[in-house]
Amino acid sequence: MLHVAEVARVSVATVSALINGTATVSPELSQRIEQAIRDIGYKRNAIARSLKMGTTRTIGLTVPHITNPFFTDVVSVIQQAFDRAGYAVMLCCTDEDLNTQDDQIRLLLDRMVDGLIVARVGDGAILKRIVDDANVPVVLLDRVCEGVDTDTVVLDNQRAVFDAITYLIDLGHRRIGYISGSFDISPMHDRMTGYREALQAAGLPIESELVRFGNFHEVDGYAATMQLLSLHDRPSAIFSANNPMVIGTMKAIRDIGLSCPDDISVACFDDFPWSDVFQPQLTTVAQPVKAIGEQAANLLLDRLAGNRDAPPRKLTLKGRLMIRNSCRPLGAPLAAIAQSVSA
Amino acid sequence: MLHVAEVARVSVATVSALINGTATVSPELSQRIEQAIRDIGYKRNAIARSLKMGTTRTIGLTVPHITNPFFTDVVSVIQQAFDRAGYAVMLCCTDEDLNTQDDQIRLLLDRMVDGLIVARVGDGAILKRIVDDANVPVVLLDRVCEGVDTDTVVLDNQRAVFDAITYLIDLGHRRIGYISGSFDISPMHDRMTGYREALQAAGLPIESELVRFGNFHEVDGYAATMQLLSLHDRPSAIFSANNPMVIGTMKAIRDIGLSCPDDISVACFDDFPWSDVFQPQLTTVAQPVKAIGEQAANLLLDRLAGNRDAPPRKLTLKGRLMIRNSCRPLGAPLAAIAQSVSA
DNA sequence: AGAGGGCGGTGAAACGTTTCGAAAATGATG
DNA sequence: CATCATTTTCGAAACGTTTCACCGCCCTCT
Repeated sequence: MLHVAEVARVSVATVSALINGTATVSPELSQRIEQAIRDIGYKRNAIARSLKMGTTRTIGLTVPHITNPFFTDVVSVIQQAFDRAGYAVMLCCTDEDLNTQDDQIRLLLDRMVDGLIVARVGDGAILKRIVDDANVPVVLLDRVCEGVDTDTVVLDNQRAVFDAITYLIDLGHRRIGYISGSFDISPMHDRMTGYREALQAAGLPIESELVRFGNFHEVDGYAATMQLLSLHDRPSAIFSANNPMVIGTMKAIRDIGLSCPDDISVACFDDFPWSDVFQPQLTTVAQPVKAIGEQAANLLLDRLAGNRDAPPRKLTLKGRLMIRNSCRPLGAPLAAIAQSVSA
Repeated sequence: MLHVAEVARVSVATVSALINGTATVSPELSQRIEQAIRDIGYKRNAIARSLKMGTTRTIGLTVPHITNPFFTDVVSVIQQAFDRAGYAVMLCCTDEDLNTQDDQIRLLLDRMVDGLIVARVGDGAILKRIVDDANVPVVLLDRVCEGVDTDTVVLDNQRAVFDAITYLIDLGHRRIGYISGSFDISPMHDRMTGYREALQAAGLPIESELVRFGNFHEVDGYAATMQLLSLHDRPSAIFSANNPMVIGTMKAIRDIGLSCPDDISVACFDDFPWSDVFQPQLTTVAQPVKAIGEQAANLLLDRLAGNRDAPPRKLTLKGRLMIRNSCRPLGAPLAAIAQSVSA
């Protein structure tokens, strides 16, 4: 910029004024400056600008796993929204690890991100402290966080699982296995509540042997399913509370020599683009990923636009049960399944 | 930092020296400074540091689509590698759009990223110019780029498709449909070459009616497949050159009332984690995503570590044909398929 | 003609670091 | 005890912007 100013024979202040349009500069000087900028190939240094302005036009986004299609989709939408608004996005994957998450958030704050979208993991206390210190707006994604009073976008997990389990019960299932993720994040808690309440509403007992926990990965779903299937009185249906784990469930069913839905029905949380084309077509709870991402982005963009001290807003979106053919009516003849599902 | 210096009754230079370990500072002062840092809760401002040092410890990563599982996996690996090395990653999705890509790369360079990993789209000329100006190391991912002479990690696409098509031919297929992505990126070019060469090697004609183009998305695969299936002499097998498009292929097959592999065989590029558990189990060309991501990260980290003027390195990795049950031997009885695939 | 008001332009301070040369303190040596 | 060498500390100048107070200038109005 100094160089441009010299070539155009003006002061740096004038160059800055022209570039930012913060003051009117005469046609002659404007032309000289623009020419100089072209000649030199000058590009404004965003770092210096950030230092002076105290804003980086960059936000931080942390998710547990980027390979989980749910987060992939949400990240994609968020990325697009901020792209449109002229922001860059720094992406971090915490791998469901608390320390990693803290490190990454600190890293982001050191770099003066203007805002943060966090699908938090673990206890919220540390997150709260980190975020209170740095004075940046934070939007919580997918997971609420006790004690951190800030904008939040979540699903009505309890209701969604309630509906799914009720559907299984209506099909005649009485022993329904449930595979949960670790319990320290709110969705897993709420989903479990939905499971229990659906059973209770139907007057069915809650049997702890039918509930297994895993750490969100395929292998965990595999192990949990193996345990469920080796019970003396094995469940007739399994619900997996997360999306990568259901792959493990299907593998376990295959490896043990059973077939879905003939021998065992399966449903799960989170929808896949390919769910309705490969067999069995999984019955799933679809999250409105587009809306979730857009709402999260909007909440943060609104704060960034200056609306700092509005009270925290919490958006709860609804899931949708996508009924396909991976769950069969219990007791009904097998042929009935094909009929009950219309392509 | 000024504040810390005041509280500890030393100069900022000393504080800086202690923090960075660039000079020895006496035990007493060290202790006073550390105490002050703790009391104040001081965190070094990475932006100011970047401005002075000319390095941000941040890299830019642009991919066409984050929802494509191949890129998702690669991004994940790259992210982890740079995380370990203490770098932040700015992620951009170009959506296969040339202008978007250019804007984003400029955005990244303005922000003084230390390096760039790019799965480029479109013509390389603009990319080359942008990158030559800014003097940052660039690694090309997945796609080579004529005229841009820099580190590159790609797959041997030609060979991979050659093997896959040859496999189909060996099964007895003679009319093999091929669905390509847009031709302006190298992998699509090379994959097509693999297709042609496999046909030629088998003495089969190359019929242009069997080749369709799409823009990488599911809908494109759907449309292309519809066209292929409505040919008067329809192909007995279809190969899809990219991963989201094969979903469209399967949907088209379903909607038209056919079945895979009974009526038509399908194979595609890129593997899915669920490929071997849902039916039909897709025969795919698996890319070594982990190796690709790691190699790209290593190449860039090596440059960042100072190895600037080593000649450009080009790494070509091998794909692996994952034979499952979505392709059936032509003419053989259907029952043979199940046997030929061992779980 | 003098006063007041816009407008266009500028110099210099600030943002929070790092770094370099110099100054101060310490220790060793004759 | 003076001198020199070595270690520790510090002041101040950068890095590339933005911004604010100020300064001319020209125009318009009494």
